Amino acid sequence: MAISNSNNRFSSKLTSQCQNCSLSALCLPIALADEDVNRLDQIIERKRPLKKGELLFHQGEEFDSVFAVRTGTLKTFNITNSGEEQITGFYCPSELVGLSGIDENHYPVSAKALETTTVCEIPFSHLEQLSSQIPSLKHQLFRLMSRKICDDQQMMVLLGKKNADEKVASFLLNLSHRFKKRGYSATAFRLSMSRGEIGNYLGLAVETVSRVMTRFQKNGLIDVDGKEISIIDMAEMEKLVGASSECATIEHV
Amino acid sequence: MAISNSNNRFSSKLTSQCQNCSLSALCLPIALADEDVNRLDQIIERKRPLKKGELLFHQGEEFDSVFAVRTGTLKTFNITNSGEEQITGFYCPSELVGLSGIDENHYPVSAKALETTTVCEIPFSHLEQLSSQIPSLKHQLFRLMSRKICDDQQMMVLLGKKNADEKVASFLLNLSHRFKKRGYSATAFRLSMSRGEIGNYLGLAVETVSRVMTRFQKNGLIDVDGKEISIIDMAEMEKLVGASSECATIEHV
DNA sequence: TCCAATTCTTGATCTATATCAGCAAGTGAA
DNA sequence: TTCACTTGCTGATATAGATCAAGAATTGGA
Repeated sequence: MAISNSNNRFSSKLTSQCQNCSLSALCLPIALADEDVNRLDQIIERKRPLKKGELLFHQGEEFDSVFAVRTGTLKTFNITNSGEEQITGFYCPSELVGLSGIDENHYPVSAKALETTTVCEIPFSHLEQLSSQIPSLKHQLFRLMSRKICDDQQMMVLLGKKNADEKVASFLLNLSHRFKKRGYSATAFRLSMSRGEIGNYLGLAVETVSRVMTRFQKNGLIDVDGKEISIIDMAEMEKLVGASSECATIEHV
Repeated sequence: MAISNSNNRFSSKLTSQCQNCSLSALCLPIALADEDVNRLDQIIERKRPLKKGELLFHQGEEFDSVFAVRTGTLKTFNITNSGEEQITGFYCPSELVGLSGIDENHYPVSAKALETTTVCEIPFSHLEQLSSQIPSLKHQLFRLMSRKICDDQQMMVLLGKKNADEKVASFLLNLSHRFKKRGYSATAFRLSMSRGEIGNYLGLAVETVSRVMTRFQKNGLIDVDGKEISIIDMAEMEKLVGASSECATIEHV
């Protein structure tokens, strides 16, 4: 509900932007009463688009909002003590960034646009207040945070137990699920992140990502054309990942 | 506030158990009004102790409560498709288990006692209701979940980027911080988990854990006597971990 | 449209850690 | 106390994936 496709927030005082937004069912997946949607809509700020490479917020900065991605993609990352970047997540439209900042009142990661990206800014203090008045909104917030915990733990399993093939297959299928959920093709999509960023995220060297993808292509599992990916043999890919148990098959959001 | 050291929940109608609990400041680290503590206290059920190896809940089971560890230790784990166990966390007294179940209304992991363990059961629906009436309680819940997200992401960094030495050092210092927080020694403590469980959690083979610890001992970093660990050279250990940036130095809870 | 800078791919080599194996030390049941 | 079983330690070897290197393909700015 925190997302709108229309750019002019003053286009109408009567119908909220959230209400018209094609992503609303995913963003905060709630059945809110119309009146409640409007109340939510009113606390949301639409920001100017971020250009590729721009930061939405940076590690250490004071926390005050969570953000729903409207279009484009973001990555979140830490700078480790040794100065390397460690990517902790990618965020597609309808997904919520910034929840990890609530605890310490500072963002523990930076968020950077991988391409031109628009977001809805949701000031957290307002959201929290509103959630007191709208129990179903509060419940959805708990659910979203719980899902994030669940997803991150799946990621821990991936990093701790899977080999390179399984990691790359999991990554591609995870993206596939997320695209499908938003009504896009589950079998053909464009990667907005570089091989290097994929490797960084999965705990692999760039070269390994490249080799695995090439091999997947040779074996007829996928088709790769630069950043364009087609999944050819979904069944085999799923077998590779292992029809994993928990957290509803690793679907983020 | 969800924890009490006293065993008899009917010892007094006037003073809540939570109020007398030495862990209360950590469990749900809140400054609740006395009256509110009592309201919270009333929804909490003290369960009979779990024996070593007993499950608190199991993967797939319907979610209805979160649990605060009062004494002892728990581990949470997935069974992966290939039948292996993947440990996703260890829980010490004052820490909250089960938050990942909120989203799907089923626990995505199992929780097992590593030793005799007592917990306070907090029915989530009650907690959620109560949180509507006590804003600071709601805020603390958001904070706790946010911290969990933060901690898990630190764990992702550990699994993705660190070598065996750094993993083991991080693990030991993390435990050290958690013991310290509860008023125990930060430099001498007992591991309640086996080497195998440590390795599983850190994405290492048992043998590697064993070898790293032996080497740490040889180099005068720690002293190991079975499950008893003393940290001798805290500075050097911290250097190994890298005075890591984010999430307030990886302290869980 | 061209050039410089990235990003990607592929091959050759190296290495950290897994795996295998055998023994020692605990632990618990009878 | 003994026996069976688990847990921990250490050495030898194997290997997945990292690292190094170099060329090809993209990308983006002027």
